[in-house]
Amino acid sequence: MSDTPTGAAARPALPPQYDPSSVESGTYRRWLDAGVFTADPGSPKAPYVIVIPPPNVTDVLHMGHGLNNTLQDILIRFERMRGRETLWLPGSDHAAIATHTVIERQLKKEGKTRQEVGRTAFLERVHAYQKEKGGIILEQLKALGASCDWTRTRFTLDDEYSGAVRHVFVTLHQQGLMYRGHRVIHWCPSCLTSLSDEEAEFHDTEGKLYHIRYPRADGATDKGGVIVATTRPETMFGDVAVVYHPEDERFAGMRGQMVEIPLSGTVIPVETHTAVERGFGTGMLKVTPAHDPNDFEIAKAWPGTEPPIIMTEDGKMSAGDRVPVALRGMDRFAARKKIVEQLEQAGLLVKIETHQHAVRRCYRCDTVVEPRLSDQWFVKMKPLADRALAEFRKGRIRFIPEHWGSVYERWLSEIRDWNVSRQIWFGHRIPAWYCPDGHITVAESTPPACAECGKTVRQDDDVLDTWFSSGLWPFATLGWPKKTRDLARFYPGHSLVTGADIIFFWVARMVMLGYHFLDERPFETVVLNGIVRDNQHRKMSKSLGNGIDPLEVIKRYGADALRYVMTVTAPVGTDLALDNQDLEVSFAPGRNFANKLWNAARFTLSNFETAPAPLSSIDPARFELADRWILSRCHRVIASATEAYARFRLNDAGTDVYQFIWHDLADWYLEQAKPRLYGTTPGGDVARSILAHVFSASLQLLHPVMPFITEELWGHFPGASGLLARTSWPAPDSRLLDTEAENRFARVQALITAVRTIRAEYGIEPGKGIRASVEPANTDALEAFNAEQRTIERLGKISHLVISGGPSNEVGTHAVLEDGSGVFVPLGDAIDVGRECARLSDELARIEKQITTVAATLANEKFIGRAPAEVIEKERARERSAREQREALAGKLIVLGCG
RNA sequence: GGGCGAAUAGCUCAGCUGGUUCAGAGCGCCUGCCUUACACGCAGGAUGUCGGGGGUUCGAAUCCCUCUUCGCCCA
Repeated sequence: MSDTPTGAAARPALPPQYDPSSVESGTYRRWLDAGVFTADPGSPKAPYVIVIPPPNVTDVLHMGHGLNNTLQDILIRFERMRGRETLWLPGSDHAAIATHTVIERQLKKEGKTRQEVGRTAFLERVHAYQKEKGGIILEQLKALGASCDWTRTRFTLDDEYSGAVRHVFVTLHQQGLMYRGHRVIHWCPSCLTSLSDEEAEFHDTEGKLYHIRYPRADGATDKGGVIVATTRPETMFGDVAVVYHPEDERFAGMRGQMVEIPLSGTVIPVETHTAVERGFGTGMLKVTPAHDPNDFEIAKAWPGTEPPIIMTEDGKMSAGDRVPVALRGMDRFAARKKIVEQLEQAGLLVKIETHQHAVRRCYRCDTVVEPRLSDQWFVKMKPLADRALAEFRKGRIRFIPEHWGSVYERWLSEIRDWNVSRQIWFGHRIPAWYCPDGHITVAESTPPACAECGKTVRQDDDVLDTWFSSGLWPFATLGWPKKTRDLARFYPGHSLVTGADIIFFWVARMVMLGYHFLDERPFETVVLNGIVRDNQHRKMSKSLGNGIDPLEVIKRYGADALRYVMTVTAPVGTDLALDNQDLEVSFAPGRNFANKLWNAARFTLSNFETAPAPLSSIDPARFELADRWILSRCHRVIASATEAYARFRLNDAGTDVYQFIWHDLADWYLEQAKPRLYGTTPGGDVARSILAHVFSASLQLLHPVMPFITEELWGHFPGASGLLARTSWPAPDSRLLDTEAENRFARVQALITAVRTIRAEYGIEPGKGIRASVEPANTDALEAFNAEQRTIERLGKISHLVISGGPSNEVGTHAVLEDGSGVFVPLGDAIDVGRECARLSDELARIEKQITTVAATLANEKFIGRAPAEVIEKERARERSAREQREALAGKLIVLGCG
């Protein structure tokens, strides 16, 4: 602001409507240029760190990201203003399987396979694709206002990060926690890779239970043999035995008999095993060790031959001896159908039952997973999980909402080893090398030769589960395993904001690895954001096409509007439903609020010529009732909003500030202050100082939720220096809390509202001044009305308000305020006395009822005996107020001459 | 089969430690207003078996039990 004698010229007037698009990118640029988001490891401030859940590098921003990142940004901006050295570390994830699938699909269109193209060429294509598509989402986050430290952006395939991944693998191997296991894993015949337990999701399915007769192999009788029940008859060619429970009387003595696998002629023994569940099916179980993890365990009882695998990797019946020629090469489900037909023809199909069971499907492509025996790398999880569990139970990790902690706890309690091998090419290649003699060399860099025998080695073809590398995110992004300054300063972190669906995949693993490698938690609070749904409560998804494009919303309504709506619509952790058909329904409230704030500021600023004097320089004796009231309200909101932010109750924080700005500041205080601002009454300097104070706090309190508009307005306030994003969070000043002023001003508001209601009810022309009188119930009311008489007259459009006038014999309408103060508006002939009497009688009846209830409560000895004194006092006050209202109403009925 | 969550106004949701913020907010709806910051606005108004039932308590939307419906997770 220029201090030229002429004054005015300085600032361009604000336009009457807030236009986010003309503000946002420039404001974001100013933050970047000033380095507001860049964390300084040399800062003496206590750090506050959030690592972003890295989106897939090829992703585009959707509403889920919008919500997730809005919440993170609110926390970061809040803590930054509260004086912490904040680091919000951004980055992206290479999403191995997802990207792999895309490239393979491209190749398929060109009529090629990745094997034809070769590993090197394939990876070149992947990297080209990621370069083309990659990083867009991080750019999009800027439109949202995300205050990430872009100087520290990381990618899980960066050289340094990859080094950390190898280091973890090697270290775990040295510690005996990473091993090569031979067992049945989940295999996706479509993605052609193994999956972890978490990636093979259960889906309840109505299947069939086939009861199949396995005839006796000695050919003694046609009817002999055993009946097994299975949901997957196509696996029977991989059977190595049938088993029953040793104590199952039904099959007593059958052990040792030989039976024949139908359609194949393979002969297998009847065995016993205590793992058999007698109540399931027929009690006789077929054992297919290579295609069922439980069967694999059972088959360990009779070691020796390698279990037969009877399917190809892509889910077709294999060409092995055990599979009948007619079925070889047939898809597993087609084969199932065919087998059932053939069994029926052979008279070996006893019956088919419908059967509800949970079928595992690939979480990426939804293909039914095929259990398959193979060699994979596993992480031994128990030791890692124990620590993560113990620390959680000590309260070192907490969840918001709290109940998600039990999900974390249960998963860790039932932890199983983690298959981290993926049979794809894109990702972190497993740092293990094999020599022709079968020795394994595990090393961080390519070994020249086998560590044991010196022969040439060949690296494992597989890559690591992407989640394995994500698990290192909180520390690998800070340079670990190097002892960097960032690592020393910014680990451990503080909050993690993510979806509950990846508590196992990601959150728990970060905790385990964080404790294991750094002996400290990666974060203390896990904030779970809800799911964004459409107006039919369906999850927004690409496949349903019911998504809302956040960038479209930002374009039309502004980033602040988007953020506000997502913050305030539901508490953290609750799903939020947004109308995807009509963006106006969902986002207009945010835009409208921004515009309201804009205009309140515009009006205020138009009344500032120079920076108002600081509030502290104003003699409190010059404060009007409304001044004391708004200051008190303001400092109450500072306290409540601060607490709400700190407790992650962001919806409460947003609502509190909204209510204050719109309904206290704009609706009442600005209206009250207008005469002073216009100079028609003295005290303009006081009102301006108060407005500057209150606005400053409002913009600060709202900034975490609506950063753009608040920053923009901040820059327009004279005297404001620097960026709002960098200011210190306002502190509540208890000396400004003024309960008396709040109570008194509430009486003033009640009186104005009562007069307005009368005007509306009697259809009095909006511009027409009326006379009114008020009979204060007590001295507090009297003083309040006296103090704000001009306000009451102006806002109630009363030409003259008589306070404590004697009884009037005019015809008019009466009202009684909650404190018992009586209001009278003379209306002459406009009034229908009968109707008026009825209205007041109804009111009186309502009050009488209230009195009865309260009196009964107060007469209850148990209540008096047991309720706390303050509650009793509240009830007494309620009774007093009701009696005062009754008295006033009764008086009015008499005045009106009601029967 | 086990566990978790939800059910409050037409819609989306608050209501935290049981008690005047207890029945709320926003949207929508009705009435009247372009009142000189804002019609993206102002003023006023209507709307509820707090899912059903039982219990604890002086007092329950809130705590306990139970049932119903919906959703999620785990096996």
